[in-house]
Amino acid sequence: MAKSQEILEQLKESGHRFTGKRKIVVDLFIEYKDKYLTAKDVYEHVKKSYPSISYDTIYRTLALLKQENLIEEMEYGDEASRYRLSCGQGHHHHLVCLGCGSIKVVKDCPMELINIDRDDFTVVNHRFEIFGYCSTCGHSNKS
Amino acid sequence: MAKSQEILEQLKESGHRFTGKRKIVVDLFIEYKDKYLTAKDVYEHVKKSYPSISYDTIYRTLALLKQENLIEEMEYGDEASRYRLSCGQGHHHHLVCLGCGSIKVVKDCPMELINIDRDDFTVVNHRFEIFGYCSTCGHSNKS
DNA sequence: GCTTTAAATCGTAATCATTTCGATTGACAA
DNA sequence: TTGTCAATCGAAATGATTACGATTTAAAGC
Repeated sequence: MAKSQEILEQLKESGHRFTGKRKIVVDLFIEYKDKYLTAKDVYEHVKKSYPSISYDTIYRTLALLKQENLIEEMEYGDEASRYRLSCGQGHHHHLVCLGCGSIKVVKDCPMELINIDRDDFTVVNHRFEIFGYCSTCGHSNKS
Repeated sequence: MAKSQEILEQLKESGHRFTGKRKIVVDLFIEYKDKYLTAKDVYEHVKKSYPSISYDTIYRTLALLKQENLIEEMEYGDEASRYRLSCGQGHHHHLVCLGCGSIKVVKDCPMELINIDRDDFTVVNHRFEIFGYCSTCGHSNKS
């Protein structure tokens, strides 16, 4: 609650408005702070309080929160994008549970460990994610 | 041509048919063996020879070739999936040029360099790709 | 070569996530 | 309290991909 207030203040400072819908979205991410949620998850949740909520609002809110570095986006295969509360400013990677969507942070970055010829290639971005099952979800459903 | 023949023979051995459309698709991947192509690229190309080609055929052909490990699929952001000729049996990663779609192979795998607690997490998969611009495309269009 | 038949293909519609848009509402600065 | 523009709504559009009933065709067997 204090936390969501803080986040919404931050939005306000960067020239955006404080709305009830945004508060609900932020609260949801805080509640599930160690999980990835889909746009649909968020939509269904907000719908409980605002039955007339539109996907337009959901996607713009997600884009805004992402742009403000308050949430992170992740894609896996051709499934819908998933979002979670930003876990901090430092660069990091994730262990993503395919069962429950929970994540663990990996601090090591392969870009610092790997050797590539940067004269031959200008790196602008990289992607590194590890998928599997957390201890709760066990060893099931191997793919 | 010898190569495409070889690939189509391999398909045949696993119980699939040799069709003119499949040959054209395979030839295309051989011609652009160092680039990623979208389903649409493939569709447009086949359309030249078979104007009535359907996307159904393109996607099933891509799925078949992928299933037979003849091509590899890659996704970047919310753009369309891209495909390229399989570069071999060994595990590897890619430098992907955001300009022209060409790729370079990286033999090092971060999973061998990084330290994670495998008692706490059962790894089933990982993803590691480096995006940027090749020497031909230069340093432009940073994102 | 001719028949057979299941795989492959066609044409088109459906699906699903996401985006767009004109009209309306509402937050908040003055 | 009011004016303005961001935010939202409702609904349709988009773009990639998939699905499906009808038709065609590769290739195995005669």
